[in-house]
Amino acid sequence: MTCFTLNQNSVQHTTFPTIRNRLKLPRSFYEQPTVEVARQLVGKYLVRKHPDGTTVGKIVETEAYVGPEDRACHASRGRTPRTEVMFGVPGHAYVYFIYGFHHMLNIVCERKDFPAAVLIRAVEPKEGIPLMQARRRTENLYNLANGPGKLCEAFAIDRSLNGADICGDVLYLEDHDEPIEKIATRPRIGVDYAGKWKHKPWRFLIRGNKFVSRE
DNA sequence: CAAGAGATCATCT
DNA sequence: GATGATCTCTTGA
Repeated sequence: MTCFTLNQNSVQHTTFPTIRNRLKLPRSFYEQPTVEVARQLVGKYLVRKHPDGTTVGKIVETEAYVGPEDRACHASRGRTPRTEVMFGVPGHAYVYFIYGFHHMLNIVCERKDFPAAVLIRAVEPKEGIPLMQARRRTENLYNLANGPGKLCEAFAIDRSLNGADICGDVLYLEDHDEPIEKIATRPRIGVDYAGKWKHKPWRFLIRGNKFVSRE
């Protein structure tokens, strides 16, 4: 009589890779409180379609900028042509140019007429890495998108995308149905001028991840 | 490796 | 006219 046994090795060899759903985040996702969106965006995927190719990265670091009271939020200095997008419908991109060099990518959140957005600070490159390397003029995977200016360069994001629908087909976010990661909170970076608001723990990152801008 | 300077321009005063 | 949700390179320990 033949006896079939199942040991650990045979189990490994017959296990299929997990198939995970890829769900484009709907507008309702961005209609939550901004701090909540910032926390939940960590671990989601940023997808950028471009004539030169598609780039994809897993978000590993975000920051929340919340409303007219938040002195670190651009909109705390009023409704101007620049901040207009933040007052608009959630789920749109707020892209601005700063320091004469860099673009920053934000997602408008919460509700119309309440100016708030989440800054995408760093992603872990997943697809289109050669394209990112060419745009960034470096091979180093850890230096492609570990900062808000760097990721905009790697993903070819500039002011032409300001106001773009983040629920469209050019620039959007996906949930890949992966296990939840350990998220840490930190004060936001570069907002020392913001008084008591600079202490808010509104930066979110994957603890120990090597693609964050800093721990 | 920490600290500092320089790059450079849209935006608001 | 000043400044900024940054990055890179240089300097010096």
